[in-house]
Amino acid sequence: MSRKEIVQKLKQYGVMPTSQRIEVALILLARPQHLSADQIIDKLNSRRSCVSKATVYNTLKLFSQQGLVKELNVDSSRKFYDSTTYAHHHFFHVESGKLTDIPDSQVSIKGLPPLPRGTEQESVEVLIRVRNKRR
Amino acid sequence: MSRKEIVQKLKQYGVMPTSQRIEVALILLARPQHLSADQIIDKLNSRRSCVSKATVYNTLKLFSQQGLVKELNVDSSRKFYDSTTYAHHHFFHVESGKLTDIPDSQVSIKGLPPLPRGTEQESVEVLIRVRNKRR
DNA sequence: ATCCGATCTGGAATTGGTCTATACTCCTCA
DNA sequence: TGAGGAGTATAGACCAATTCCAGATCGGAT
Repeated sequence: MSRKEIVQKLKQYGVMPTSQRIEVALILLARPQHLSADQIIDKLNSRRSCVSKATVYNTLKLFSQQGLVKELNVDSSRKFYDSTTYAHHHFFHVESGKLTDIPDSQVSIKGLPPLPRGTEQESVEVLIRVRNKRR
Repeated sequence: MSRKEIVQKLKQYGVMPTSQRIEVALILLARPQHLSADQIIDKLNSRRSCVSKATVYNTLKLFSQQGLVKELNVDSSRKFYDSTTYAHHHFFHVESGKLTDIPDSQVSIKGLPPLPRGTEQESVEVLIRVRNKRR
């Protein structure tokens, strides 16, 4: 995704495209992936574009509030940010901590009870924990 | 659940029933519920049975490794321990942080792709985030 | 009683994330 | 051209949940 497209996309989601935000977006939106704040900071450093830790956290929070990325709470030790925002599900490899997407398209969930009174649904996520087959 | 039944259950799951572990189990296994380590520590203190923080954490880790309780990673700021261990799902109220069980019995999930090569399934969880209806 | 491995403990350390106060940027208007 | 201001960025202090550590304790076997 080119710098120009990134700027376009930020604006489209109501995010003012500052140079730091563009740097973060260039990394996270490069392709469908799941990154933690920490991994993003590492990648920023390794390409010598220095953005402070606080700004990275602020930016990721802003992006997910604006719906530009999706925040995942899979492993309670840290958050992951998913560049794929349309509904989908995940495999979570518990040993490696790796996430894999499951497209929502064919998945159907039946027999769910009604939502608790007075609430509305925000999201439905299916998480399948997997581990290496042992023999 | 009586002290005797608790001791029985700990043994059954391969956990040596020490007095601290019994204290923790008495609280968590009292009924179907979701408690954080912190909430358990509070309850221990309020009944004047003092168990050190480190022991509570160790005990909860041991219990979930042994399958006596289920660890939930819903809110990435802390873990919850679920006294209900058979397969089931959850509503998570994002504003209050409250969890509600959804029995697995009528829920069916169709159209999931095969597991990643060389892995076996550990669990399938459906998490439905809800918020107060706004008007 | 004595020993030994398992367990417990308080406190220090670690970690992911947030807060705060200051500084910078860039736009606007005179 | 430059003063004012809103919105951002930054370093570093701070915080809460959890883990680590090294010494103290416990409980069963001899």
